[in-house]
Amino acid sequence: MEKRNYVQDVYEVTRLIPFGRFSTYGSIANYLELGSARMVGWALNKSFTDGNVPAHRVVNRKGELSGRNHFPSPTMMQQLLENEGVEVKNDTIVDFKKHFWDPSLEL
DNA sequence: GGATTGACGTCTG
DNA sequence: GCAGACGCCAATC
Repeated sequence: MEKRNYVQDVYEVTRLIPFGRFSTYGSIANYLELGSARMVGWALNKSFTDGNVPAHRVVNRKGELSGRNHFPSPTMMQQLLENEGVEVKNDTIVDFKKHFWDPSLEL
Protein backbone atom coordinates (compact mmCIF):
# COMPACT_ATOMS: atom_id res chain seq x y z
CA MET A 1 0.00 0.00 0.00
CA GLU A 2 1.16 3.46 -0.82
CA LYS A 3 2.20 5.71 1.97
CA ARG A 4 0.96 8.86 0.25
CA ASN A 5 1.58 10.91 3.33
CA TYR A 6 3.40 14.13 3.98
CA VAL A 7 6.65 12.21 3.66
CA GLN A 8 5.99 11.68 -0.03
CA ASP A 9 5.33 15.39 -0.40
CA VAL A 10 8.68 16.15 1.17
CA TYR A 11 10.36 13.82 -1.30
CA GLU A 12 8.61 15.49 -4.22
CA VAL A 13 9.55 18.97 -3.13
CA THR A 14 13.10 17.91 -2.45
CA ARG A 15 13.38 16.39 -5.91
CA LEU A 16 12.00 19.60 -7.40
CA ILE A 17 14.96 21.57 -6.12
CA PRO A 18 16.84 22.74 -9.22
CA PHE A 19 20.47 21.99 -9.92
CA GLY A 20 22.86 24.20 -8.04
CA ARG A 21 20.20 25.35 -5.59
CA PHE A 22 19.06 24.32 -2.15
CA SER A 23 16.11 24.75 0.18
CA THR A 24 15.49 24.80 3.89
CA TYR A 25 13.45 22.69 6.26
CA GLY A 26 11.38 25.64 7.36
CA SER A 27 10.40 26.59 3.82
CA ILE A 28 9.36 23.07 2.94
CA ALA A 29 7.50 22.64 6.21
CA ASN A 30 5.75 25.95 5.68
CA TYR A 31 4.88 25.09 2.09
CA LEU A 32 3.47 21.69 3.05
CA GLU A 33 1.95 23.20 6.19
CA LEU A 34 3.48 20.47 8.29
CA GLY A 35 3.58 22.80 11.27
CA SER A 36 6.97 21.51 12.30
CA ALA A 37 10.25 21.69 10.47
CA ARG A 38 11.29 18.57 12.34
CA MET A 39 8.90 16.54 10.22
CA VAL A 40 10.90 17.46 7.14
CA GLY A 41 14.16 16.36 8.70
CA TRP A 42 12.64 13.21 10.01
CA ALA A 43 11.10 12.42 6.64
CA LEU A 44 14.38 13.02 4.85
CA ASN A 45 16.02 10.62 7.25
CA LYS A 46 13.83 7.90 5.83
CA SER A 47 14.41 9.21 2.33
CA PHE A 48 17.66 7.27 2.22
CA THR A 49 15.83 3.98 2.43
CA ASP A 50 12.72 5.08 0.57
CA GLY A 51 14.19 6.43 -2.64
CA ASN A 52 16.64 8.72 -4.35
CA VAL A 53 16.10 12.08 -2.73
CA PRO A 54 18.69 14.87 -2.99
CA ALA A 55 18.63 15.41 0.73
CA HIS A 56 21.95 17.22 0.44
CA ARG A 57 20.02 20.11 -1.08
CA VAL A 58 18.09 20.64 2.12
CA VAL A 59 19.69 22.52 4.97
CA ASN A 60 18.56 24.28 8.09
CA ARG A 61 17.63 27.94 8.35
CA LYS A 62 21.19 29.01 9.00
CA GLY A 63 22.42 27.30 5.85
CA GLU A 64 24.39 24.79 7.87
CA LEU A 65 24.68 21.20 6.72
CA SER A 66 23.10 20.01 9.92
CA GLY A 67 22.21 16.63 8.43
CA ARG A 68 25.64 15.86 7.08
CA ASN A 69 26.19 13.61 10.08
CA HIS A 70 23.45 11.31 8.84
CA PHE A 71 25.02 10.83 5.44
CA PRO A 72 27.15 7.79 4.64
CA SER A 73 30.05 10.21 4.91
CA PRO A 74 29.89 13.56 6.69
CA THR A 75 31.82 15.13 3.84
CA MET A 76 29.67 13.69 1.09
CA MET A 77 27.00 16.32 1.55
CA GLN A 78 29.46 19.15 1.10
CA GLN A 79 31.07 17.40 -1.84
CA LEU A 80 27.74 17.01 -3.59
CA LEU A 81 26.85 20.66 -3.05
CA GLU A 82 30.22 21.86 -4.28
CA ASN A 83 29.87 19.53 -7.23
CA GLU A 84 26.67 21.34 -8.14
CA GLY A 85 28.35 24.72 -7.98
CA VAL A 86 27.20 25.63 -4.49
CA GLU A 87 29.99 27.13 -2.46
CA VAL A 88 30.26 25.50 0.94
CA LYS A 89 32.57 26.71 3.67
CA ASN A 90 32.96 25.21 7.12
CA ASP A 91 29.88 23.02 6.60
CA THR A 92 27.89 26.16 5.80
CA ILE A 93 26.51 27.32 2.46
CA VAL A 94 28.03 30.54 1.18
CA ASP A 95 25.69 33.12 -0.36
CA PHE A 96 22.75 31.60 1.40
CA LYS A 97 20.22 33.95 -0.15
CA LYS A 98 21.82 33.66 -3.54
CA HIS A 99 21.42 29.91 -3.99
CA PHE A 100 18.33 29.70 -1.84
CA TRP A 101 15.31 28.10 -3.48
CA ASP A 102 11.80 28.06 -2.09
CA PRO A 103 8.99 25.64 -3.10
CA SER A 104 6.60 28.57 -3.38
CA LEU A 105 8.81 29.87 -6.19
CA GLU A 106 7.78 26.82 -8.14
CA LEU A 107 4.22 28.10 -8.28
C1' DG B 1 0.89 2.78 26.37
C1' DG B 2 4.17 6.38 28.26
C1' DA B 3 8.49 8.65 27.69
C1' DT B 4 12.25 10.13 24.73
C1' DT B 5 14.31 11.61 20.63
C1' DG B 6 14.80 13.93 16.17
C1' DA B 7 18.46 16.32 9.46
C1' DC B 8 14.32 22.72 13.15
C1' DG B 9 12.14 27.13 14.06
C1' DT B 10 10.47 30.95 16.63
C1' DC B 11 10.04 33.60 20.88
C1' DT B 12 11.67 35.60 25.01
C1' DG B 13 15.38 37.11 28.24
C1' DG C 1 22.87 40.72 18.90
C1' DC C 2 23.50 36.37 21.37
C1' DA C 3 21.91 32.57 24.43
C1' DG C 4 18.63 29.70 26.28
C1' DA C 5 13.97 27.54 26.48
C1' DC C 6 9.78 25.92 24.41
C1' DG C 7 6.95 24.06 20.73
C1' DC C 8 5.95 20.86 16.79
C1' DC C 9 4.30 16.02 15.13
C1' DA C 10 5.60 11.46 14.40
C1' DA C 11 8.28 7.34 15.20
C1' DT C 12 10.94 4.44 18.12
C1' DC C 13 12.37 2.33 22.66
